[in-house]
Amino acid sequence: MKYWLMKSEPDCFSLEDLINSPDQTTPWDGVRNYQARNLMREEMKTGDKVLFYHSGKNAAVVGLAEVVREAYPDFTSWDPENSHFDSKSTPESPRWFMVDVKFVKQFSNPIPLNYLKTVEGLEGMALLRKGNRLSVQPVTEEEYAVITKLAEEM
DNA sequence: GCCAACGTTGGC
DNA sequence: GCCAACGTTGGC
Repeated sequence: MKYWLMKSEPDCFSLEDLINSPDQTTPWDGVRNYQARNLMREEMKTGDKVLFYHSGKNAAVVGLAEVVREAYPDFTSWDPENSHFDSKSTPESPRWFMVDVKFVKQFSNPIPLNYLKTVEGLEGMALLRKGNRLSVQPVTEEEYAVITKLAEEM
């Protein structure tokens, strides 16, 4: 069992959008970063736990999700109409992959990024490292435990 | 294979 | 809106 943090711009795809998705499940499409792709393709397994993070204004961990389908080709990558189209990716030779994630929980009080920075035990968290832009990040079991506990207390 | 230029992300 | 950090591209 592994733990992850997945970022999304709420204007693009928010936790509310996930809740309103069919079966409260969505393909995590549009990732066009090799490091993030490799994590999804090689590391993410069904049942892994996901912290759902909103970037931008009011950046915060807003809830929990779960991996329900392991990596498969991101079909938006060969759709010329799609904003994440990549001419080098084809159905025969897909370059980009995605997983499906399912809604688990919405925190009654999101945990803001600037609060996370003050929490003991999260000093080493990838999210808090300066300049980190990775949209799919590994989270340690300890970090996950600290954050989910915080969410219950807030 | 190096590196400058450029584009994007994302916090502030 | 600014800008630091980082990834990608392309000339050499």
